[in-house]
Amino acid sequence: MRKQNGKSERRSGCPLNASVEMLGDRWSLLIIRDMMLLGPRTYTEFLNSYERIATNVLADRLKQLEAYGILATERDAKDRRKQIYRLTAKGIDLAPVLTEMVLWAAAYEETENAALVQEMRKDKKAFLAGVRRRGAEKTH
Amino acid sequence: MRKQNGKSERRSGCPLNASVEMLGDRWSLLIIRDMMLLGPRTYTEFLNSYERIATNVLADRLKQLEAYGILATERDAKDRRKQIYRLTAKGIDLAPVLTEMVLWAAAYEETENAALVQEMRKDKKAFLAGVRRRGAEKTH
DNA sequence: CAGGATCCGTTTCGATACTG
DNA sequence: CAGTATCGAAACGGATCCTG
Repeated sequence: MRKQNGKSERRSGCPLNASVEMLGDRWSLLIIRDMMLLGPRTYTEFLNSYERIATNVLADRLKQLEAYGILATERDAKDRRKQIYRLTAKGIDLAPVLTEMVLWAAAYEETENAALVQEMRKDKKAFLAGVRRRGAEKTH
Repeated sequence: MRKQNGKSERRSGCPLNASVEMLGDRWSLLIIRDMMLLGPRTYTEFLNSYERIATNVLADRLKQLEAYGILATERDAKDRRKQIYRLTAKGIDLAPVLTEMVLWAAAYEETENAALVQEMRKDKKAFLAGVRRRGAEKTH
């Protein structure tokens, strides 16, 4: 488990000091993005999504995201061996953050999957609805 | 300097793969937040803002953010020893991302500086204008 | 004194081997 | 399949030193 690093910041009047622990992490963001765009995932699907994530790091981040209440786990009803990771309501509410990140990145950094970006830009609410719908999927 | 880690992700159809390098970093986010809320800053001001940032890490992040075009440096006209770090237009355009982060954090994690959060929630455009105004300040 | 660079002990990461 | 254990490499936090 990662260092929990309780009191890191001196500045007290500023928001975000606590949550930056979770949002300021490369892998956590990618995990959240994948669940938003693709719906509930399994451990192995995450593992195959990123070239350079180690199994222990993935396990650590999933555990941490669950502890934060951003995702929840359940067993696949059909295949009891499989475990499904799914965004909670709290996790789904991160969609606007990810949306703004993607729009910024699209404007300045990259143009990958321009169609999706276009959809997000044109109608943020429709995109958010899509995230909610995928979050509610039984399986994928 | 931090590892630049060229090709980290396998998934090609998803946006955000590149920019997560910059946005998925704890200190970068805090540096950007400080400049948005407080205007242009000096190295020493950043250093005093966070209890646990090391001088080499701060220097590294400032260098990296400058390389990304998110901030720019200039010398203080009055005190030539001082160097001022200021958000560029590209950096200012990150305001929506930070705004959504703060609103999410306020809803679920913390309630620090509720007045500011209230302002952001009520009128995002006014808050963005404030960021722009602070960004244009001559000194602070 | 402001803005770092350098060294050093500790923590985290990435890779891989292994296990319930 | 879903992780845990281990280990070398990289990054980090802290202190100190350097330079204008």
